[in-house]
Amino acid sequence: MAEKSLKDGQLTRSFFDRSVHEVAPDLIGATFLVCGVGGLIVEVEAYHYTEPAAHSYAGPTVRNAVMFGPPGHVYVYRSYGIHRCVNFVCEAEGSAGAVLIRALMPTAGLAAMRRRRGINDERLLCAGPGRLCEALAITDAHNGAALDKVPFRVFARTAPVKIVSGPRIGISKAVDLPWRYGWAGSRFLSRPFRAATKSQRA
DNA sequence: TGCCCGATTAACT
DNA sequence: GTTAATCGGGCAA
Repeated sequence: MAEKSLKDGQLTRSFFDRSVHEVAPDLIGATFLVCGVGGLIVEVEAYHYTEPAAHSYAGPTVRNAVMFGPPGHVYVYRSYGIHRCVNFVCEAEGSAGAVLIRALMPTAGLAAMRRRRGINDERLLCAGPGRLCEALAITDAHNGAALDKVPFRVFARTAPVKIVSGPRIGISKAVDLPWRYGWAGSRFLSRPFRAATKSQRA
């Protein structure tokens, strides 16, 4: 990871000014905090405007405008009219790429997350994009905010991590692209990755 | 304008 | 295994 993409361990804009395919795996093991509440990123998915599963595929709209803006900002959207999902915008302005944050290992502000989620099970606090946003109190008001400014803090991982990849979840287009990345063996994943040692299905 | 669908989740049978 | 909750975008009319 380039030195200049860090400041006091926090990721700066240049970290996100790269392809989603470089940024996505580099985010596994990074720390994501909102008002000091959050944890280690264990699962993400990459989306790019050249591919039909991305919100930006059909061009800019009011909802996805942030994806077409500068990198290092958050794109928050409403899913199924109910939940919210948070993405980190990547690449050069106008390229409309983003990394969906799908799951965290909770490390900070456990009490606040349990209160917001209404459950005690640590494993389920942030295991899914909608659950994660509820636990971290991410709302539509955060859409377009910069990741290097309050209330956000993102720190680079401090130790090597074993990363696995596979098909993205919950989409019907471009289902074969292996653009989902995860922390191998983590119990905080929204869903397990298929074991690489098992026999592959044709 | 109306209809269908979706980067989801929780509560069902 | 199935389904409801709930709303913006895309497309047909």
